[in-house]
Amino acid sequence: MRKLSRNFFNRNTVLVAKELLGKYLCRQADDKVIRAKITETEAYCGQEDLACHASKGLTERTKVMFGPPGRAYIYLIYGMYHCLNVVTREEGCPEAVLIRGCDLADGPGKLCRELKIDKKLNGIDLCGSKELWFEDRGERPAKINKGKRIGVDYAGKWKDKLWRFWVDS
DNA sequence: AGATTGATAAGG
DNA sequence: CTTATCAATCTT
Repeated sequence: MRKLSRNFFNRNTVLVAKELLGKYLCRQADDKVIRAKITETEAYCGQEDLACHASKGLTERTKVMFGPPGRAYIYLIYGMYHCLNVVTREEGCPEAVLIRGCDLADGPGKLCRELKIDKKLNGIDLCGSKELWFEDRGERPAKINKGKRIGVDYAGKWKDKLWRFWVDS
């Protein structure tokens, strides 16, 4: 069992998205620790990627993505669901991996509800927090599937990028 | 297929 | 200030 450190996230975003599969997302809340195995991720790569929120530039909402790697980018979507992302690459390079699903819940909204994740955790350091972190428990997925990202039809030529990854359940 | 829901970014 | 849009989900 090994906690994922900052240098794990300070790398190519698509690579990090793939390697996060099979890792565990750990959440401490209400004196209990929840461990969820990650089964689905998506990569969002910088200002050029029109599907990435950071394509609009540095704003109040996206500034976490411009910060150092290993931090949590959490936001509210459709007024009711939270989505959890991990910032990758060095400071100033706005890229992130969306955690889309785990063994306890499928879908980013349900995942955050299950793990009690909301905007209060936006921007926290996942490498130094006792509330939310990642663990490598030595498990490696046998097979990684890849496909187009979901819900990004507005993103022009970027919508067909094969930047969604998942493992069979 | 339709309803839900509120933060966010952009425009006046 | 107003308005359109949205990395989703549940119900029909």
